[in-house]
Amino acid sequence: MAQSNLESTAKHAIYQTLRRSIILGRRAPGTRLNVEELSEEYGTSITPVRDALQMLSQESLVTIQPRSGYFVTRVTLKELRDLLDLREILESAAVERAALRITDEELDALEHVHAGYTGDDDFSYDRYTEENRRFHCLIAQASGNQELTESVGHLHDRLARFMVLRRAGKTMEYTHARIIKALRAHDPTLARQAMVDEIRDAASLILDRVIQTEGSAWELGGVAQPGI
Amino acid sequence: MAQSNLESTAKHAIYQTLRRSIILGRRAPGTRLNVEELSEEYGTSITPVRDALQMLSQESLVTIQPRSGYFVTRVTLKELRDLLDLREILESAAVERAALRITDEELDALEHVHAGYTGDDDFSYDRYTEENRRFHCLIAQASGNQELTESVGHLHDRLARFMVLRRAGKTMEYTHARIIKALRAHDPTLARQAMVDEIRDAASLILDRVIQTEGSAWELGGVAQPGI
DNA sequence: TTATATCACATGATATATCAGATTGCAAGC
DNA sequence: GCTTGCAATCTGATATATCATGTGATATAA
Repeated sequence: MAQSNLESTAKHAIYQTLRRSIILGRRAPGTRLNVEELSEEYGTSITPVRDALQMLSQESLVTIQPRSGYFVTRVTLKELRDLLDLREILESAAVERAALRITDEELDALEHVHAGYTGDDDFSYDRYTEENRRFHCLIAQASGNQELTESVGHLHDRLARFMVLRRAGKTMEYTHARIIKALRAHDPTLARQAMVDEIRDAASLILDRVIQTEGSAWELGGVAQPGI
Repeated sequence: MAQSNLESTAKHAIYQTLRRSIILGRRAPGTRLNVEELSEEYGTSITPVRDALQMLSQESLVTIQPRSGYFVTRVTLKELRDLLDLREILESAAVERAALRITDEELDALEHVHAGYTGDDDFSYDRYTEENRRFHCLIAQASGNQELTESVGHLHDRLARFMVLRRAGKTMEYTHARIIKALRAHDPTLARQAMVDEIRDAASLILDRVIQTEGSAWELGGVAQPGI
C-alpha cells in the first residue's frame, strides 16, 4: 500500500474499521457484506465502501464474487498451515537480522510491550493479540528491513483471528522474554531458536483449536469460497 | 487478492494492462497517472480506472497522493535492498522445501522453462525476465506452500523492472541448471546454496547497475515520493 | 411429481455529476 | 527581489443513478 496521507479519506476510515471487525472475528468467515447496509452504517455513499472492500479483497480478508456479493473470506486448513509456515520463514529471518543490529532503545521497547495478564475475558485477549502483534513487528523493524516488517505485520493481521484461539495470555510474556534475552545477547542462532519454538508451539495450538472447535465447518484441503 | 471470476470486469482488464506497462517500464517511476486520460485510453468511465489504480497502489506499484494525483511508484535504494533481501529470505526457504518434495513432473517443467538465448535486444530481455519469474514461481509452487508461492510471485512483479537491468540472458540457464541439479538430488542444503548464490549475484548486479545508470535520480536512503 | 424455461429481484459494476482538498499562478506588500 | 495571501484551476474523492449479471422463485410442460 503506497500512499501518503491516505488517512484523511473516508474509504480509509471504513477500510480500517471493517478490517478490524473481520480480524477480531466480529464478522464471521463466509458472512456476506452488503454495500448498502455498510454505507448506512458508516454514513457515506457506497463508493468509499466499495473502495474499502476492494482494498480488503486484495488482502484476502474479503472475497469478491463479481456481480453477486462480497464475503468475509473463509480460510481453508491448508491455507492456514501455509500462512503459519510463511510466518516461520519471515519471522525467523527477521529475528536473526534483529539480533545482529538491535539497539538498547529497541530492546527497551520490546520489554515494555506487555501490560500484563488480566484474565481470560475477550477484551483481555484482544489486547494480548494486539500486544503480540506489536512485539513481533518491533522485532521485524529491528531487522532494519522495512519490506520484511510490513510483510510480518500483514501476516499478523491475517492470522489475528486465529491467534486469539491460542489462549496464550498467561504464557506470552515468558516466551517473549526468552526471545528478548537472546536478542540482548546478540545471538542470532539462539534468537532464531526461541522464535521458531514460539511459532511452532503457536501453530500447533492454533491448528488443534481450529480442528476441535470448527472441524465440521472446515473445508479440509478444498476450496472454501462462497458459491463454489 | 481473493476473488472468483474477476477477470470478467473492466477494472480487472485495466488493472492487468496498466500493471504490465508499469512492470515493463513503459510508464517511468514518478510519472503521473491521470484518470481522465486513462479512461479515454481504455474507453471506460473513470470508475474502473480508479478501481484499478487502487489495486495497483496496494501492490505498491502506484502511489496515491490523495486529492492530488496517482503516480508510478519510485523505489528508493533502501527499498530495493530490502526487497532483494526479502527475496532471499522467501526463495531460499522455498527451494529448501521444494527439494524435499518436488516431483519429476515439476522438475521436467523447470527444465522446459527456457526458450534459449536469442540476443541482447529488449524483446529478448522481456522474455528472459518472464521466464526467470516463471522458473522461480514453479520452485515456490513445488514447495507446496501456496502463500509462499504468491509472495514470491508478487516480489518478482515488483522487482521485474530491475531484473531486466541484470542483463543475465547468457548466464541464466547455467545458474538455473545448478538449482535444478540440486533439486533432482533432493538436497535442500545444496539447493539453498545454489539459490542464494544466484540471488546474491543478481542483487549485486542490479544494485551496481542501478547506481551506475540512475545514481543521480535516486533518493539515497530518503523518501522518494512525489510532492515530498 | 419433476424438469425446464422464464421472470423478478438483488446486488455488484459502471457512468456521470458534484464536492473537497491540493497546487499553481498572480498580485500586493515589505 | 522576495514573501505572503488569494483566487483559479486541477484532480482525486464521493454521491447518485443506471446498467449488467447472477440467483432464486414461479409457471408451464412432460
